[in-house]
Parts: sequence; C-alpha cells; structure tokens
Amino acid sequence: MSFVYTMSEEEREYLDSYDITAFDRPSVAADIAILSVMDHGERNNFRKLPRKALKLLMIKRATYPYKDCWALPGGFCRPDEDVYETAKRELYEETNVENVYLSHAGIFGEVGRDPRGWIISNTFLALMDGEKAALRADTDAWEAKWFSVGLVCREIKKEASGDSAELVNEYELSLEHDLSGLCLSAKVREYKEYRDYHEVVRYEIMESENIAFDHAKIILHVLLSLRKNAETDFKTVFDLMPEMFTLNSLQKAFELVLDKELLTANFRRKIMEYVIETDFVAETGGHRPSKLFKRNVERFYK
Amino acid sequence: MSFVYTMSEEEREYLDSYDITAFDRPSVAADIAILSVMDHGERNNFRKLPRKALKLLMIKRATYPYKDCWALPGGFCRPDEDVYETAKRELYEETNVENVYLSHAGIFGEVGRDPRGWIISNTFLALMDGEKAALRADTDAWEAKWFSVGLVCREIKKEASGDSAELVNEYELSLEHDLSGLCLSAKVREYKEYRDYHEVVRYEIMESENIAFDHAKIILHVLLSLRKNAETDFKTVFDLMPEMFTLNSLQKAFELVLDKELLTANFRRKIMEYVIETDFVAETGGHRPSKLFKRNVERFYK
DNA sequence: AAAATAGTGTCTGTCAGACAGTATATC
DNA sequence: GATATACTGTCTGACAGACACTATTTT
Repeated sequence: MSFVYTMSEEEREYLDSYDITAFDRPSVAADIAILSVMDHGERNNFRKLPRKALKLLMIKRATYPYKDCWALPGGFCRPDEDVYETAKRELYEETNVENVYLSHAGIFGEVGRDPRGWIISNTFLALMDGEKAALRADTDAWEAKWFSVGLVCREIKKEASGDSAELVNEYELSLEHDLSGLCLSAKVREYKEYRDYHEVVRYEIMESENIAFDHAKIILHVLLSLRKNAETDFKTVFDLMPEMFTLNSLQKAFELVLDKELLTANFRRKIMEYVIETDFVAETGGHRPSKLFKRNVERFYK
Repeated sequence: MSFVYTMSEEEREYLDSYDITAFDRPSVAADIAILSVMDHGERNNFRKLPRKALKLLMIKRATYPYKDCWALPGGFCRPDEDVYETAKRELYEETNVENVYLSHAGIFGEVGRDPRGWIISNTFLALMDGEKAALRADTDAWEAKWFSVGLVCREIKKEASGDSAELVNEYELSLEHDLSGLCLSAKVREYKEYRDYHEVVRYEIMESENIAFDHAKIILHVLLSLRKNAETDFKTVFDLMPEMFTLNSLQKAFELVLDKELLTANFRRKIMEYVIETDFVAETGGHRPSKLFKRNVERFYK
C-alpha cells in the first residue's frame, strides 16, 4: 500500500493497548495444485506422437497426520509474507521453478478438516510447462511425484421443478504415477441446490485412497474452476506451454484442460491470431514435421 | 467431511504432543461486499421510471483504526466456524437478510494492511435484491448506509512489444449516499505485466477518501470480478432480482453490472428462455404497464 | 507405397448487433 | 394527442461445428 496513513496521538494509544492475541487465531496454510502437461505412457510406435497427460504434483507425507499418504505441496504462512508469497515460496521449494502462472483458487476452512487443529487452507493453482517441470525429475529419493490426472463425472440426481432444483454429481478422481504404477483415487460428490432463488454448492468426500486431508475435494475444485475459466478465457491454457510449441501440442493442452476433443481445423482458425509462426520445426518421427509457433503477446492485450 | 479417518496409537501420541501455538498465527477476517440494485435519485417526472443504481453497503467505523471512515461489513472468524459461515453470520447481522448469493472473492493479506497487526482478509461478494435489502432502511441512527457505486477507468499506459507487455489502468471509485450527499472516493491503479510468458496483476491505492484500510482495492477487485463473471455466466445477475421483475428492470441490472448499455430487442431475445411470464403487471406510471416475469429455474439447469 | 501427422477450404446453421417499427398505458 | 415505456420483426455479418480434402515427411 503506497498511500500514507497518518495517526493521531489518541489512535496511537488505542493501537498500543490493542491485544490481537486476545482472540483465538487459526493457522493459515497455502496449498498449491501444480499442473502441467507432459508425455505419458510408452511410445510403442516410432511414428506416433507421444500421448500427453495433465499431471499434478503430489508429495508423500513423512509425518503424521496422514503419514505416507499423498498431499498437495504447501506450507504455513509466515507473518512477514502475503499468502500469495507463501504460495510462490512453496512452489519454488518444491519445483525449483519460478515465474509461472499462480492464482488463488479458493479457501477451505471447514471445522475439523485437519486433526492438528484450526488450520485454514488457501488453495492456489499453478500452471507450468512440462519441459520446465520435468527438469527436476521424479526419482525415488525425492518424495514428490507427478501424477496423471483422470476425472470422470457421473450424474446421480437431477431434479428441477417449479422454483427449486437439485443436482448431485459424483466425480471419480484418479491420480496415476507413470513409472511406479502407484495410484491414488477418490470419490467426491458435488451437491448443487437451488432454493430461495439462489444456488448453494457443496462438496463431500465419499472415498479417499491415499490422499491426505480434504485434498481430494480441493483438487476437484481446482480442476473444475480451471476448466470453467478456460472455456471463456483461453489465455490461461497458454501458461501450460513452453516458449515454442506446435499447434498440435497446444490443441492437446486445450483438450486436456477442457476435457473434450476439438476439431483441428476449427481450433486452428480460432487460435491463429494468438500465435506467431516461427522458422523452427519440430521433427518428431516418421511423418511430416510440424511448424513451431510462439505466443502473439500483442493480441493477448488487444 | 463424512468419510472416517482412523488413527493409530502412534499417530494419536504424535498429535497429542503437537503444539499448534508454537508458530505465529494471523487473525482471519471475512469482509463482505454486499451489492444490490435500488432506485436512486429524485423522481422528477411522474411518467419516467425511477433511475436505478448499483449500491454497496458500507459501515462507519466507531473505533480505531480508521475511526469515522467507512469500511466493508465484516468480522473475525471464530474457531467453531468455516470462513464461509463467518461471512454468512456477518451478512445476517448487518442486513437481517438470509439466503442470498454469497461467494468467496479473494484474499488480501499484504504485510502492513492493518495497523492492528497480522490480519488476513477474506473477501466475499453478496448479491441481494433491492426490495429485501431496503427493508432495513438506512437511518441516521444506524451506522450502515447504501452507497451508489460509480467506477470510471482511465488508461495510463499500454505497451506490448515482442514477448512482454505492460498495462496500467487507473480506476476512480466513487461511493455516493443518496440522502446525505456523503461521498467516499478512491483512486486505484491496476498494473498488468506480461513477462516470461505469464501475467502478473497488482493493485495499488493512490488515494482513498474516507474508505478504511485497503478496502478501496478490495471493492475494485470485487466489482471487476463480478463484471467479468457476468459476461459469460448470466445466472449471477438474477441474484440481484426479486421473485418477480420486469424485463426492463432485469436489463437495467445487467447494464449496471456489465457497465454497458444493451439493446432491448437483443437482450430480450437472449434472456427469454430463462424467464417465465406471470399474470401480473407492474403499474409504474403514465405509460403502458409492463408484464412481470419470474425465473425459469429448469432452464438454469438444462 | 504405407503410415502417420500437418494443414486447408468450404458449407451450414445459429446468434449477436443494429435498427426500424408497432402497441398501449396515463395525463 | 403528447409522452413515455413496452414489445416485435427482420436484415446482416461473424463465427462455431462439421467434414472432406490436400500436403509432406519417414520407413
């Protein structure tokens, strides 16, 4: 804050006698869902391009509670930093990567969500390109791993009558680690109720296999918000791409985030004004090589 | 959380010896921007419809810091409640209104934002219909008042070259109280920088007249997010409407939120499937009365 | 030639923007 | 009849979805 706030003598006295510790206070944490698009699975055919997957970074907990379960990277907020800075710091500590997309994506403070006590979790979403992210490869020594994200939605209930409506969806979240075959999973229900002319949304964890705390709920929430955001603002998806990329890999990133297939011709027509062709090509195998493109920053801010 | 988490003996011991108070903790507050659409100004011509304005509820501070300045309603989070519940409780205490649109709209925890110490503010956005909101009218006795919201944007800088871009906008926020003529105002700059292929947005308060803390920044942020959200998801704007409304008043609500004029014929065509005609009419003056409509809830959840 | 990806051209229906026009109340 | 709001019809251009088509590389 840059503007100057001048204090009276009286106010100075009031503040000096103000005891902020008189009230109960929570611990505040920043948890980060770090997403990236990476190659996934075996490349069994030399001609075929590698399959791509949306990947999430999870960390194995070394201590109680939820010892040996996997959790989102995160940590507690310190008095000398903004929550945003906490997230940035944790992100760097876990990935050695700086300058990536980072946005606040919600707050989770339900009573009893952490057995250690009153802990409020600020959730952040970070997006980074797979090349940068892969530099700190996941080895057995390092307790952080990239998991392929799978999300399936099943409709449980859908009722709309007169002035009220109720929708229940069950999401099956599965997180798979490529090399070890390790698999984390969860079922989370989404309850949408429309009553008194207002919508109330609530999530409930039904099952949670090896995922710590309420992080399955948090991951679901982040994935759904990202998807919704990307529908209208496609600048976001570019944050998953390296400096130069093929139009095919950009399309794959969109498809993974939006969770639907796109028609190539239409996608290219729409995206064309946001990219600039470079003189480079990607030589990827037994077929015609594709041109590399970069962002057209000026169009982003037309 | 409904699933059961079973603890080992070892874990129980760990948790019993865990001292959460060993670390510094912040106070966590929920501040709410409560918006509503109400009639505004004198009705000088009996034929003309009342002018409408977007109104924000502000509270005059009785104590230091920022004594006699105006602030967003809010309060501290208690250990037995979710931050969301804090917001709902505060909302009810200030307005006597329940069951309205309420959503988390950001977190403000900059170091030094509150002279009392380390206080993190969770910002919520609440929307309610003007009829409900006006029930607790603003009297002189009550220190809460509805202010008409004015927001003007001026472009300070716009540079995009090669791989980086910089945009600076200055927003002039003015809050006017109809009866007393009381006026609060602020100038807040928005810095958008695009570097290393990622966007960073930052707000800075340049002036703040009678608005407490960093609330001018918070209000700006809430208004801009609401506007952006309403562009694509127009369910939100309906939360500003009573059970029955004229299409004209709905259009005015959209225009106030989106801050742009809409063409009536096009607006009606677009909105028609989301409303149902009722048998009632609004008799408003020396001209053809308009039909009253209600929400078509089933279409909201098609 | 076969296989695979790269990339283009065009038809079609929908929909938003613009605007002119008609309808119906009260004073 | 004047005034003000209520409400409708239709032209236009842009654009998204669908899909058939051509191009280019390696094995």
